[in-house]
Amino acid sequence: MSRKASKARSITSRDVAALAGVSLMTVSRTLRTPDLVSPATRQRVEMAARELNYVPDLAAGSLSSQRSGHVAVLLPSLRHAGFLRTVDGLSDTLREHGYHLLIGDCYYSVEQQRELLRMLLGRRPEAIVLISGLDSPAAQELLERAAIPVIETWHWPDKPRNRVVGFSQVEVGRSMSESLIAMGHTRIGFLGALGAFDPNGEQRRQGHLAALRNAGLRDDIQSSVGKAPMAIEDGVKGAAQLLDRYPEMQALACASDMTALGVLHECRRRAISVPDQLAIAGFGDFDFARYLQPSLTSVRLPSYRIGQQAAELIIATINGETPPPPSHCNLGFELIHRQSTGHDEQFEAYSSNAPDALPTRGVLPHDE
Amino acid sequence: MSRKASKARSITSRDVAALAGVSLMTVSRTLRTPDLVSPATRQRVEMAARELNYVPDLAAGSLSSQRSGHVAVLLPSLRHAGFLRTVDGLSDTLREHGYHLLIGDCYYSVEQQRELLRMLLGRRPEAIVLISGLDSPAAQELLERAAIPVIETWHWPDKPRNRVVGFSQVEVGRSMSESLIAMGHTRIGFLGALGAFDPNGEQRRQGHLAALRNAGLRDDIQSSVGKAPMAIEDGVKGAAQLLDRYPEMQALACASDMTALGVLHECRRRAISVPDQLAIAGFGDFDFARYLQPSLTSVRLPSYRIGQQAAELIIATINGETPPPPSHCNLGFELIHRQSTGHDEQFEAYSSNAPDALPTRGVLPHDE
DNA sequence: CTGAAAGCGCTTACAG
DNA sequence: CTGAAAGCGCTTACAG
Repeated sequence: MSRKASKARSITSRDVAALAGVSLMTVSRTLRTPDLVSPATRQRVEMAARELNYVPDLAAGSLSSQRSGHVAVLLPSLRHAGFLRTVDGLSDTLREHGYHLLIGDCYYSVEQQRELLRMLLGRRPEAIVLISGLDSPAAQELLERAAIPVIETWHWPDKPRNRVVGFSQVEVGRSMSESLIAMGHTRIGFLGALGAFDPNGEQRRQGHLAALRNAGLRDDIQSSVGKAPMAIEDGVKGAAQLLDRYPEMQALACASDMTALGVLHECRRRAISVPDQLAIAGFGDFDFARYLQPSLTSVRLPSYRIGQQAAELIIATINGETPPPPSHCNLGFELIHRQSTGHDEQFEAYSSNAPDALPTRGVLPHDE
Repeated sequence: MSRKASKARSITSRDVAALAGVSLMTVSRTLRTPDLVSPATRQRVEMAARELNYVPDLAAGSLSSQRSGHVAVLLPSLRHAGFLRTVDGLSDTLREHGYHLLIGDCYYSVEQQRELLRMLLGRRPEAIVLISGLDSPAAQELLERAAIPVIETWHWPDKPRNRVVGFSQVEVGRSMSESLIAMGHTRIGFLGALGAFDPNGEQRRQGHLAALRNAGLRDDIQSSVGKAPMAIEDGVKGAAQLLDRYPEMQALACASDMTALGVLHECRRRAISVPDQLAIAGFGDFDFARYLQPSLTSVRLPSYRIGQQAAELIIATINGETPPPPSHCNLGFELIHRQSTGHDEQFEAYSSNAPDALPTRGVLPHDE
């Protein structure tokens, strides 16, 4: 039974077949496996397709072949330079292999995450990448039923349920604070959102606290402001609170470069000299970090590499390659010391150990 | 003929129907138009669906209904805070109406744009949003054949071929430079990438030149560096060139806040005082602009609103609403004067006229 | 090297 | 309120 053509019907393979004077499946074959078609036929089909500006319906193709040709990524926020770089890495690498990336931005919301996951699963992705893990059991269950490869990134779980390509947020927090301790600071604060307001930041805070306790230092200098993604204004507010309450504070580890910028601003307003009176460290090594005054000490992350490597792992898994690459890959991170912690112009880099980093790429190359 | 089940087959509506003891289309009906199903049946189907964690195959649904349920956006780069906000606006608004957004990141490449467009068209979007227009005739032709609504954004073409929701880049350039002229500057430069290296920036440069010529001022102080998206380092390099070559320069309009930050950095390095020796203006009003030292004069754009309004226009068009909302909508922009042009702490806002802005939302609200 | 048939998982009229 | 049939635009074996 024929449907009402509600609008200009698009060109189908049938139209191309008619124009080229061949059957429907010869068109399909020409487009997918041109080598199995005689040169003459191929040329006629290709001309017809070009003539009609034929664009195959990918949904129909997926349905028929039972291969959607795409991979989904679920992330807390697109407004986060680091996550965006991971998306770039994924997208670039997947494209090389003929896959497309579906992007699901959860806006840091657990409900959004579950709903988005359902939606993405409705498109039958062949694999899914999680930036920072899954927060709800319902989402976890959905994923298990989907029975597709899952790659977790941007963290380093103790007991991973899926493949992981990431780094340890706890280690980042610990390393940075250990390094502040090594500079001789004893009264070190942390500024960030607590717990569920910034799950990754919370882990860094735990690492920070561990470092302090390990060194026998006080660990009460904390301010909880805002929620991820952290804004500059959160840094301004948090700094005001901390400076009022703990005037003895010597150094401050911030949950992100954004908050750190807010802290710098508040220090300037109060005429507190950085780093002399207060040393400041951020996280993420944003573009602007080294151009601030003073330039900002931060943590550089393998954001692009994470995406790239996750994509490679996916491709290898889909292709059933044996032996598959290691399923758990710790790419590490780098501490970049700059003026805000007293390292004038001279960059001192400290790298965490990244045992699984692919040797061919060298250890912790700059992520650009 | 049955296919080999290559992997764990996913749950289909047939499985749900079997479990609920109803026919296939009753499942479909329950999910789509629950009101047309008896409460008892509905409940059984819903339970069965939940029990099996049924996630409908959206590709199959689209194919069958001939409505993909998504809208595509083609943009020059996701690494651009403003474009990202437009994506947010689109995504939020479309989601409210049950549509999903397909994101196509062209990486500022014409070839990528054409290829991406083909790919996106293969998913049969019901409308397409262009951030900054289409660069190749081939792409334009593809789009015309697709016969779907097209909305152009982030610019203001003289002779629009499609609907437009945007603002005039030329006017931005003109306004900023007119405002620098009004401050008494006579030797004003422009720093940005030329021509195709940054099509939008090029338009602002044209506006800048028009303002200078209009005032009878010299227009030779220019530096062409980098390509979009502009990096801080481009600003550093461009500033070095300009300062060497035109030591008499009094003010500099930059293609973006990123370049402006680079210029600030170079000025600091050379001990050139801003704004006393050189006034600096950026573009985009990035988060960090007001927190720099000196705070940066910039141009605030209705980025989120553009996305929101484009989405509303799309929904109205798809629903065939009459009268449709105006198809050409100029949302204007705001100049934000800060310390880098000598407006200490006091914000002076100059708005372009935005005749088509929806009155209900007030004129040029802050884009947050 | 090419084509007729069956099918992917849904939805849309149309009957009942 | 519910179901049998046809079809969306492709691809996949299988014949020839």
